[in-house]
Amino acid sequence: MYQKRKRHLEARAKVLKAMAHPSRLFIIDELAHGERCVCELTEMIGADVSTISKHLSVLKQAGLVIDDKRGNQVFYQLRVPCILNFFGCVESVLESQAQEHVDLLALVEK
Amino acid sequence: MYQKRKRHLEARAKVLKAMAHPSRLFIIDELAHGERCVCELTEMIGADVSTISKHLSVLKQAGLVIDDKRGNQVFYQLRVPCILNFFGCVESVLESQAQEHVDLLALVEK
DNA sequence: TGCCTATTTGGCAATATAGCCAAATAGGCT
DNA sequence: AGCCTATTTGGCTATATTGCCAAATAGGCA
Repeated sequence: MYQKRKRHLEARAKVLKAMAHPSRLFIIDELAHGERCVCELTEMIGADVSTISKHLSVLKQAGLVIDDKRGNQVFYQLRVPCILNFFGCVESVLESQAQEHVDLLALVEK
Repeated sequence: MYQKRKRHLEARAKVLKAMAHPSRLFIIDELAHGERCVCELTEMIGADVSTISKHLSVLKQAGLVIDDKRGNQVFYQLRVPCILNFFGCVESVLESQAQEHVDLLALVEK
């Protein structure tokens, strides 16, 4: 039942895991507007370059971005724009949670 | 730039992280077909009940499922069906990766 | 009450992830 | 060649995640 699909589910999980980090989500969002080089992303996020480079490597391994070396810098771009559609759904999760939180608070205050 | 959105991106990341595990993806897929109790999911996945219970707790914390206790068992159901739409996109990532892999192999064989 | 089943929680060991620094690699320029 | 910038890689520590077992909790039923 599960064992049969395990391999496939692991592959799916890898893609999701690659997205499941605030810096990497930022990068995805940023790349949605166009390609960016490592130095630009590093500047925007404000972490060590090596950290950003590793995040980009995770995204690349997962098949979410592709890189293009030009001169001495490397530009990354989104390979699968459809992942952006997903964020709307994630937002609705967050919103309904927020709403529930408000409801709970209201309940407590009565 | 990033700091301003960090909180929000962390919230998004939490939802994605909750999905990013093969067993939890299986559960989501299964719940797409209707509610299931912990014992059913445990049976299907073949891990310890406590492990499944913790997976369900992760999904619940993330706002992805809701639980409903009836008698001495607890039924879980999907709270946000839109996440299912996302899998099509994840599949396309996997497929294009597979295709690239084939291309690379072909290249090596020449 | 006592027992059985279903589920959750605590705790532990193994493994994975994140982020930094330092060092290696690569391209451009003088 | 020598130097500078951009990027990646190795290595380390801190932290988080996973999965099991054992124990706690809760409901149903004799």
